[in-house]
Amino acid sequence: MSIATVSRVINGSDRVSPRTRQKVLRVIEENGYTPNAFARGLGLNTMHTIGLLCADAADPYLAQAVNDLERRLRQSGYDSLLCCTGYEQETKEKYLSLLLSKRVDGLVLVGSHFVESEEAGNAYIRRAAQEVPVMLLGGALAGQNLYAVRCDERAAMRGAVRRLLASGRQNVLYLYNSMSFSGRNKLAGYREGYADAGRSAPEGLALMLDAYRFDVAQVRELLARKWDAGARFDAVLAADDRLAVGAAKFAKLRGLRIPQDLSIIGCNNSPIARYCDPELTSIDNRLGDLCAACVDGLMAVLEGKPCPADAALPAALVERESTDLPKEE
Amino acid sequence: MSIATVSRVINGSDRVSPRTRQKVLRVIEENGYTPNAFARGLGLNTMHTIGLLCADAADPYLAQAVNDLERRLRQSGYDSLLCCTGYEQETKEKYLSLLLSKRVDGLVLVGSHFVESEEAGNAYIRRAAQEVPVMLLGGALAGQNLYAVRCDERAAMRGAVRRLLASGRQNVLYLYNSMSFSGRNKLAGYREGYADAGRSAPEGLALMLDAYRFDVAQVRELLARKWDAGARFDAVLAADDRLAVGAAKFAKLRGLRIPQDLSIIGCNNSPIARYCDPELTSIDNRLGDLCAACVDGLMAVLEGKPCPADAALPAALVERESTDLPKEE
DNA sequence: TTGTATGCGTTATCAT
DNA sequence: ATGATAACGCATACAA
Repeated sequence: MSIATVSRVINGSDRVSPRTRQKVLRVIEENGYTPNAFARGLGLNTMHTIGLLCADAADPYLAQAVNDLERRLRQSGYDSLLCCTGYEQETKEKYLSLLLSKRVDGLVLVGSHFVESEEAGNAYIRRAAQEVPVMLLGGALAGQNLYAVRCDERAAMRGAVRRLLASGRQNVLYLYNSMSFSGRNKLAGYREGYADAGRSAPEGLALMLDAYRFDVAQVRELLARKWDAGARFDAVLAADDRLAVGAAKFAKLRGLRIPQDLSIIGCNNSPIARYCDPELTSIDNRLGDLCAACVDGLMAVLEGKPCPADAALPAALVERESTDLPKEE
Repeated sequence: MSIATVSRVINGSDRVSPRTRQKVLRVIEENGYTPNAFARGLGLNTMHTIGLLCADAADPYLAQAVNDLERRLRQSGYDSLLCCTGYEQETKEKYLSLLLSKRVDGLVLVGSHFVESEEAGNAYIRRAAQEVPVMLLGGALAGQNLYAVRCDERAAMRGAVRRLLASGRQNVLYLYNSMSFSGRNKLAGYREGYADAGRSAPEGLALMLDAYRFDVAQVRELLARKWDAGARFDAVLAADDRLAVGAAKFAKLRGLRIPQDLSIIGCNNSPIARYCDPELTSIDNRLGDLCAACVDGLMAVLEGKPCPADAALPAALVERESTDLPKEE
């Protein structure tokens, strides 16, 4: 009963007789032996670990993604090394290298906050992709060993605006708080929706809230200020459900009825949409499907199989009480 | 320039001349050398990793804890291996051993769902504590190498009931969905609050929702059924903010005014309390402080310093629009 | 089928 | 201050 035989038993090699296998198994059981993961990692050059980077794991949307990813990865036999980077570029870069130095087998960048609009800001991601496969969940960046899984939020926003306008709404206010990859796309979609109707987006109705972790009260006040300054809008399209909640709070503050006086559409279809009163219509970016595609893709890459470089899934509009849209053809 | 010297430079040993140090540093820089974390782990028998177990990282409360813990641990030089176990005992046990086999330096059990009421169900935690220090965040279990950091929710619930009764409320309905350590304590606190007023908790007004991941609509319907069956209550105390949101939805459904006809108090003081309309009064269990104490305690244990076995912090009641309580002495 | 011996890349111990 | 060398515990190629 040598060390090699034990190793073979543990790794399920078939080059061991049933009798020896039983004997080894028994001894292992009796002594409660557990193989040393570090030694194993050293020899095999992997500990079956994936690095999960996300700006803020307390954000309800990102948290759901992290939860889903972790479960799927574990089912595929991988551990998840979590790293909450925050929104600062420097920190993101630092922590990315840190995870890399821990010899993870792959990286998932959760959320679109990692892809910058200027190419220079993405150099660190490309550098990482030289060492391990990098999956972008919600962002997109073309490059060797870089894979994107995302939702076509641009088309979703475009369609939402189109439907609001078709239902007779005149002025759709757009509310956002981030110019991440996803943020830029959504804003573009908003403008395209207006273009589809032969109009251009109304001046001054695209409002950016300058904070990642904001308070609903902030949003309410922002809209109230705008309203009191004379701006008029009969619909709010928000890049995030929490922003949409703020819009609902604003409506209540100024005595506007939802959806009669003000239609509201949020984005992410998070549980928050149901907590709000009235319940919010929201764009569902099908996070579960995205996570599944992300993990499947990563596993494919790790096994040397092909994986699409940029998978964009269509979104769906989940209609609730904050809109009254006519059926679409 | 031998391998040993390089190691010394990397680990900042002072037994290396400034000249050699510079030379080594330069070569490292030029070749982009990164020490192999596995080999290091094998030699030092640690990779500075803490296992984070939580039932559901998508739960807003747990997500906030995970986010906070990860950041603090990283600041202390530790990586976080996340594991979302779900609520089933068998899975929790399986994943706990899995993390242990990865040779983590310590474990944090996030949330009170890991401590069972029958002692037998906690054997796996004690077993784990024989290998590495185990911190319980939100639960409590006495034992060697076991440390608890939690909030005195029992006293908080008791105080909340007392204040509701003192304000003239007659029948406080208690809404919960878990008999975890925390759940049991909260329920006991509810009963004690009634006892303080010389009454016993009204029959049939402690309602358990039999689901971890529930829908606000479920809560609304549960209360509506109860109400329609003749049950009367003028206050709802909920073990979770989401349950409280359901109570608010119920009030709207049956035309009850908040707080005049129905006072509502939630628990966890999560962002959800602000999303709700009206904004919810909620018990703040000071999660940030708990996480800080948890990480500080764990670091202390790992450094061989003393750490309290059971730290219970007081909660605070954050009053918002869903209650109208008189000032307390 | 089983055992022996080597390598994985560090850190630490001991010489020099 | 620096270099040589032995662990660390596993997997694996090779020998038997």
